[in-house]
Amino acid sequence: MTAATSTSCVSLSPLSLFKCLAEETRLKTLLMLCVKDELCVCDLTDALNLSQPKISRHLADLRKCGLVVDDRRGKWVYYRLNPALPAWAKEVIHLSATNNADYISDALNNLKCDAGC
Amino acid sequence: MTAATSTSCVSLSPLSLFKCLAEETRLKTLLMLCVKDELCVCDLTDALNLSQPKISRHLADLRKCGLVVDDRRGKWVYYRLNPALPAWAKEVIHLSATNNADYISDALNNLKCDAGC
DNA sequence: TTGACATATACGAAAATTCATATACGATAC
DNA sequence: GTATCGTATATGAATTTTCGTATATGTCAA
Repeated sequence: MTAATSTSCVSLSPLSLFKCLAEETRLKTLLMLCVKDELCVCDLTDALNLSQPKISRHLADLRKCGLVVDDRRGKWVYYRLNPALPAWAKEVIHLSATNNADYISDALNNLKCDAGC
Repeated sequence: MTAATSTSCVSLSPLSLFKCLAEETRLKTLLMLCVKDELCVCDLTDALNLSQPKISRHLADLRKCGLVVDDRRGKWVYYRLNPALPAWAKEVIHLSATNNADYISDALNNLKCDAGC
């Protein structure tokens, strides 16, 4: 068991997971976090070219379901996939990201390079 | 490459897949088909205790997205997972079924035993 | 052909989701 | 303190999804 998968303790119904994944902004956000590890709100507004309240609202949805965790550092709030997700949920997200690289490639290209490129 | 995974030729966006999985009736139907291989409409109305038009409407959605295929035999129409689904999509469905057995256990128990129990 | 049965679709109403806009909150700089 | 910047939330409107009901289609048996 690796450190990255050691703390799976969030309860998550399959229906909740898939409802979160069933909207373009949330899906792209999750797939990007799967690739980029950590992104702040302004990274996402740039990458997806969407309004700040729209991004924020969807991030709140993801937070409420336990899919992501936030970390405020100064004025910025950074988001990442919740490491405590059940393994099967992580696998679902990872499979989707790996096998649909073109679905998020434009967004990834729009990231400013200080976002960990 | 096994026979079961040999013909992956359906195009399926991750968003379409997750929209299909984001509703209870469709999700349970897909997870049951992952376990049971083949079920007819009346099996599903019994198992999920839902009206026939409701089941039929959701099956039509799944058909339109290419997630399931139908096979009429006499008066009955049998549904199964589309064997031509991309491998990653099959894995997503399979992972979800395997790791959430309790989510469909009641429905499976409601199946009449001539449905392949 | 008629009737019975299994399944599919049409239609409008109800419910849920999403959105733009305005505004509130939290942190830093001055 | 005040101003500014990054982020969060509230509100009501617009859109999308879901549903119950009625009805249509397809198959078989008599």
